Parts: sequence; structure tokens; C-alpha cells
Amino acid sequence: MGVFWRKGYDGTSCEDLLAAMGLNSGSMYASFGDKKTLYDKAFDLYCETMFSKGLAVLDGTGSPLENVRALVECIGENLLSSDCKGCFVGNTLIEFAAENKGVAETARRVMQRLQDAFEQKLSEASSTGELSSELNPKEIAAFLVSTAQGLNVMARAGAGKETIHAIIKTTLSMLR
Amino acid sequence: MGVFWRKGYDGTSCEDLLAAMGLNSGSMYASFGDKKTLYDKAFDLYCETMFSKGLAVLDGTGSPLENVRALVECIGENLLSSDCKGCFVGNTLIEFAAENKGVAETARRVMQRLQDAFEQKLSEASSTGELSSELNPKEIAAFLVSTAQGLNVMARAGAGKETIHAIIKTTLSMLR
DNA sequence: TGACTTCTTGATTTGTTATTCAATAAATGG
DNA sequence: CCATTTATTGAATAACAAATCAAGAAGTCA
Repeated sequence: MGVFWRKGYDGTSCEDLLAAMGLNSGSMYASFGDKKTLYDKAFDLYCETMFSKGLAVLDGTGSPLENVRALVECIGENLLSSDCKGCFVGNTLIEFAAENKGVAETARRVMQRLQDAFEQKLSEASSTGELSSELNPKEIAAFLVSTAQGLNVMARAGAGKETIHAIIKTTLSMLR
Repeated sequence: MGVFWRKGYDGTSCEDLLAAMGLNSGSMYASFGDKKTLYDKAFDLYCETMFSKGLAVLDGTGSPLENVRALVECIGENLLSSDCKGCFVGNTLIEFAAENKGVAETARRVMQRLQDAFEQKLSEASSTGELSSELNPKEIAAFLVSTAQGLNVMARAGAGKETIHAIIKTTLSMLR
């Protein structure tokens, strides 16, 4: 998963995968099928892991808006600690969006699920008055997903801690 | 340029390039050198074109802040009209950031130049009071570049007009 | 026109990477 | 402990994409 995440599908050779897994080609093909199938599995694993992690943060102990803020911060921390691999979903979309492959569809779905989860929490925050009634939960949710993907590219571009934090700070200042 | 922009470096075969240019391999190699060299040239062309376009908008007839807003809107329109190719700079960063190739370095530089240009205009807006003194031009500039890259991924993810406009609207609401 | 240069063609070669497979080693179970 | 299944190895092959090049077409100029 880490190799595909960091180097993309075309960017990783079977040799890379074998080295990372400490396996020989025969074993790899027997266990995982071909390279594409393995990528799909790695990507699915990432999506499940990250998405459940995200949902867990959104359903944390704080108020709806506090949870939203916590998730945005958590996304930033992940980017900073993932050793510049960025976000596997964003990377996959860039690599595969042109050909309308299955993975691209999966990536789109995961992003939509994240956006829906944000919207849900923001609606709750709106109805309790925690979020200003001038702000539209659907619009803010789209904005937050976009910000997360922007952060991904910035991290890949080698932006430092300060830059990432500045972007998060600015984004969070929206949520009033 | 369009083929590389849409499909990435590994994603486009020489056959794709020959078809797009209506050339045969011999002519292509004679005129442009190998595939990598051609990619570099296509990418440089994109950077020059887009960057001058962006600077022209920033140095438009409006006030500093109006110009910044105009550029953000212009970036959104470009994404919507580029037939889902997204932003060549962002795409390149995702594909090449892992290997520290020359193109990745070029991409980083272009992004930094855009960020600097934003910062410059925002500083002007700040000193005339057009931009609230509570907002830090450097931080907002980073945020705007990040937003632009986020929009790129959203566009690749197939986000519609409404979503893109919602994100832009939300982003612009920051600039007060 | 004819001699020369420049450009074009696409089949061939080269290089790379994914995949297979027969030989071999390890594990399992009666 | 042996027989049988299961897993591992890496050299061999297949598939594919990049790059070359000799042959031929088109263009240039005295």
C-alpha cells in the first residue's frame, strides 16, 4: 500500500512491490493476482482505513462543529506525518480520472462519502446555532473536501509545517 | 500539451502523441527529442502560458483585492472549461513529486511564483485597508494556492459547476 | 530539369516490465 | 517418517512501448 501510495500505479514496478513485500513474483501472483488487482486491494484498504478513521473523528465527543474542526486538523496532521505520500485518494484521482477506471469511481465515491459526512455534521451545527445560519452546510462541506485535496498537493509540493498550518488556520476561520 | 495534460506522462503512449500531432515517430524524434524532452517542453509551455495569464489578471484594472478575486474566479473558469484535464502543474506534482525530477522542481517554482504574486497583491490590499488587518497576506496567499489545487482535484473528480462555484464563493468570502 | 537537401514513413530493433512456470523447499497430516 | 499438499524461487518468456533507421517522397535552388 505504501509503495503504490507514494509512487502511484505506473510509477511502481513489480520489482518495487516484491522488494517491499519481501516476496518473489510467483508468490505475489499466487497471493494477490496481477499488479492491477493488487493496486485495487491496496487502494481499498486505504479507503476503508482512512474513511473509518475520519468518521470516528467526526463522531467524537465534542460538539458537531468541534468535531468538524478536529477532522480538518487530523487530515493536516496525517499529511505531515505520512512522509510526503499525500492522500492516496487524491493521487489516484489524478492518475486515473482520465481513463474512467474502477479505481477512479471508488475514489469519487469515497470523496462523496466524506463530503456527505461533513455536511451532516455541519447541518447539526447549523441547527444548534453553532454554525452561522448564513453558511450553507452543503457548500462548506464541498469547500472542506476541496481544502483537504489542496493540502494534499501542497504537501506533495513540499510545503512545510508552517504553510500547512496556515492553510488549516485560514480554513477553520471560516467555521463560525 | 493537451495529451500529456490530460493523461499524464506514463499515461500517454508515443502512439497517443503521434496521433495527436499527426506525425510519424521519425519526425517526432527529429523535431522534439525523446518523450521526456517533449513532456518538458509541453509542461514549460503550459507554465508560461498559464502563469502570464494569471499575472495579467492580477495586474488588471481593478483594485488589488478585486484583482485577486478575479484570478481565483478565472482559475475556476479554466478548470470548468478545460474539459476535465485539471491543472497541469498539480497533475505533474502528483505524478513526479516522489522522484525528485526536474519537472517537479519546475512545478514547485511555478506554484511559489503564484503564491508570491498573490501575497504581493494582498499586501497592497492590506496597506490600503481593503483587506482586513487581521488577515496575514502570506497565509492567505498559501491558502489561495491550496484552494486552486483543491479545485483541480475536485474537477478531476468530476465535480459539477455548482460545486466548483460553491468552493470559489466560500473561498472569496474569506477576502474581506 | 536535375542535383541536392530536407522531411516523412513505418517496419524493425531495442529496452523494459509484467507474468509464467518448472524446479525446489517447506509445511502438513496420517 | 513418509506421502502429499502448499509455498517459494528466479530464470525464462511474453507483451508492450520507446527509439532507430534505411528507403522513399517532397521540397529547394542553380
